[in-house]
Amino acid sequence: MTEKIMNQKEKIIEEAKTIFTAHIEKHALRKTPERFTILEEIYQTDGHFDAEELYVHMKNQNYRVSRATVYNTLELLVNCDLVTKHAFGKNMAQYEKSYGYKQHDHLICLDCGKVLEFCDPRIQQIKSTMGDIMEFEIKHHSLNLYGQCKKKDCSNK
Amino acid sequence: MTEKIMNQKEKIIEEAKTIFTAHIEKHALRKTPERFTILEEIYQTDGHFDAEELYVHMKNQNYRVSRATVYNTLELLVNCDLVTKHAFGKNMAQYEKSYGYKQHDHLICLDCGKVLEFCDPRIQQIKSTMGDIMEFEIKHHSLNLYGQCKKKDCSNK
DNA sequence: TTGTGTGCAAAAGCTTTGCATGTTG
DNA sequence: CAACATGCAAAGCTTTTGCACACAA
Repeated sequence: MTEKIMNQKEKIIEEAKTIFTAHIEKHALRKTPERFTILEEIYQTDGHFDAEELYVHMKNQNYRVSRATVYNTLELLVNCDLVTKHAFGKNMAQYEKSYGYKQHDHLICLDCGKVLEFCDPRIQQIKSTMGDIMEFEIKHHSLNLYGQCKKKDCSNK
Repeated sequence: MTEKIMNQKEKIIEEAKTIFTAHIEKHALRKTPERFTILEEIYQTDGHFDAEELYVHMKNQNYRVSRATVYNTLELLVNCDLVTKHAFGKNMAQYEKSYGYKQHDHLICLDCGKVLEFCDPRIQQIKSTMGDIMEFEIKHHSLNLYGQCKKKDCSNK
């Protein structure tokens, strides 16, 4: 069972690497070990993270990387849609892997800052309608709902 | 005609001041001239702006204000829903007045960075549905569509 | 008068850049 | 071997904070 999940994750990682390689070749960039290591780190982990967390996480595993390379690589990964960049709060961008993961939006708790995910097909309809009306080719979107959890077990910071 | 528009704008400003005054009194804050001057500046102007633009704009008119007060006051205005805070790009928060102005979302051009506004009632339905399902009391939302203008007059940066 | 709010400048926090070195193609 | 990528640290930018003074209440 766990084995199957691992295999599934490994498979996703391999496919992500293929996509990344294609992007690198298409743009005549270099296949450096750092870039692929960072991609792997991101896809080994679940959930949202920021650049500093990724940097520290890699440092803790004794990888030799710099913040500059982390930021550089994150931008490349965002460009080829392997990673999504969010701005839930005001400062500090948050990222998450996006290949092999269903489309979703976010619900942010105003009390504890927790980020939940949800899906609603109507967002696709809005994108389609607005793209037509405004004569835009919509590439992506960002929908965040902010509110307070009604359950009493919310940490309420 | 212009006169009527001016009167309309003046009326909105007066109402906004009333709301701000109520908020200040409720929270036992002080009615400083700076706070009301900033509110007025914001409501005299249309469109989106960032903190620095507002600061420079006020400096150019020889108002004696500091960045600290601009940020402080913007936060107060966001708290009483007179101003909305956005994060269209990665850095630098953008603001816009929100009283007396219809609810709307944003369409951002990936080529020139222009921000357009649109309305779609389905977003209200999504908020309502998701609030129920996730047991959240949704306070507000942020929906941004990112895309490229199909018209050829787009500045395309 | 009493303490909150302000201006100013310095500090803080996230991200980018410059430079010398290392490595890919 | 030529150009691009990296590591490191310094710089850049937006936002926050500390301090002394000003001024609402």
